[in-house]
Amino acid sequence: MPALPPFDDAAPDAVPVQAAPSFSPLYQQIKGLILQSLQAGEWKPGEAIPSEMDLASRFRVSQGTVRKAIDELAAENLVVRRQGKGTFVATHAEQHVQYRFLKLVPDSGDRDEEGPAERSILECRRTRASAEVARALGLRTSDAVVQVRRVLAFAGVPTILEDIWLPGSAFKGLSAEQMADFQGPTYAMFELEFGVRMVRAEEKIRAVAADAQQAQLLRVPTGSPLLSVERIAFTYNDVPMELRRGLYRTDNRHYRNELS
Amino acid sequence: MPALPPFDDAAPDAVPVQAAPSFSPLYQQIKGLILQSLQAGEWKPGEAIPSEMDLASRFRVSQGTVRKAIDELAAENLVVRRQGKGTFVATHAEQHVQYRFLKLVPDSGDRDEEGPAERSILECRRTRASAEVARALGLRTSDAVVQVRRVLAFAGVPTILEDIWLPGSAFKGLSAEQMADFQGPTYAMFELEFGVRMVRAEEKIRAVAADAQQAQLLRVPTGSPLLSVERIAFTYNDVPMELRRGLYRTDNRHYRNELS
DNA sequence: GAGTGGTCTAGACCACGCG
DNA sequence: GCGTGGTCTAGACCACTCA
Repeated sequence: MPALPPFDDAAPDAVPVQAAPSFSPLYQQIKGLILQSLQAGEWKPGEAIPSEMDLASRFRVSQGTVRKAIDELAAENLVVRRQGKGTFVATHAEQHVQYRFLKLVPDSGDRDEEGPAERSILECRRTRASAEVARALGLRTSDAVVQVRRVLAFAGVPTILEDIWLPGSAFKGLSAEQMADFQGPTYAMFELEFGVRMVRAEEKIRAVAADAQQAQLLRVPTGSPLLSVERIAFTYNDVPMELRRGLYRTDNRHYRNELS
Repeated sequence: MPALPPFDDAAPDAVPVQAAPSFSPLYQQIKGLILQSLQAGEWKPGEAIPSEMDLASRFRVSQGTVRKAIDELAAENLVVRRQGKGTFVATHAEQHVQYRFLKLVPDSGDRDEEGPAERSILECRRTRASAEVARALGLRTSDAVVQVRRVLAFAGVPTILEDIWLPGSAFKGLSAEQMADFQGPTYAMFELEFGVRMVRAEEKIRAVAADAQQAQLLRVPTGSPLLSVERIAFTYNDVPMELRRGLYRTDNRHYRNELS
């Protein structure tokens, strides 16, 4: 049968398992190829990707091999399977878990049925990357960045004060109006307006004391303990695309984490 | 062939896919059976479980079905696969990732090569569960519990102040000496001495201000911001077996989390 | 009823660890 | 060289969705 042994790079004539220089299992190579298509935007967020059988014949491998590749993509939340319907490119919009990356929940009642957060954009301007921001985003110092400062409130209570830094090259034209008016998660807006899809993030969490300005914006006494959450969010290929520093009030909410 | 269709509960005579009252895929039933054996202590932490072929013939299913069951157990960290050697019951000891559940890392240098934490046991006594502790541990108010208070220091710097509550029934005879002298993670000691294996945990994280006593124990000024980490750890079947309240200094360390 | 993902099998071969 | 987990295939059937 035409199926390639895992080492074979030079497929005879069909769509080859190409450009896989180093050894890896076939399904990993297939996964890489699907990843390339995702990254290239061949299928948009929310759309279905080709069926397993389609991909199997496209890549000249068995369905089981494609399945294992997709299994891993699904485990990484890059793709969502729906039995009977197909496999879909994951998106921060329409994902029944809104706010996939926000782990701050009300103390009573895990679900957020209190409606979406109210956003106040305090600042949205183009500036130059500090050394620290440049390092986090993989830029050069004084490269262009967009900086946003905002407050999120729940039921009228200001709860989160955030500073966001984005690479200027990828977010040309981002405006305060866009940040304020878009319905749904900010990351969904980034997908729709800028084609930037956040796929993974790392957070560093600390306890800090509110300074005078922070305290005023969050309407707490100066010196109140706040949760400091520094997040770097990545697109495909572990390319950092956002640095975010959040200060969370945790008097009526907590950061919820699962360990296993 | 003898393989059972997924609905068939009444295996003819071999080791049956028994006691699987409601419908579920075969591999889920197999997973459940393996889980029962793990829970019953049929194989001890660190030991190898039977090979996939063994289990396949024991349960009268194909190797692939056993494989999928074990895949899920491995994904849940209940079991560790090692190619060429076998599949082993996960353990908190000898796990190259010491402190699997402790996410506090030094700001510079992710790895803990500073050696293990120095433990000071401040208190270790049997007492009665408060309403709150009882609720967290699924006990009745005033059931027996063991309470431990300790400080963990790194390189001489007191960093973590913890209160731990354990069900008295499962931890009879736990002593301050045991808590202090055991080499390795506390959870490894729980495995060895009490046969209790923590498998999963949930944490609620807040920023709080140190009160006078806490400040003294951690050698920080009163009112300093500290990270409050409340953890409930579970054994098999989501049975809660530990409540732990930690206060972390985050002046030179941070709580590291990965989102995806 | 056609199409999709989900389960299950049986058999082949590969990579690894160890005696 | 044997036994283990890891990969890959081919084909069958099941469960779900939707026209």
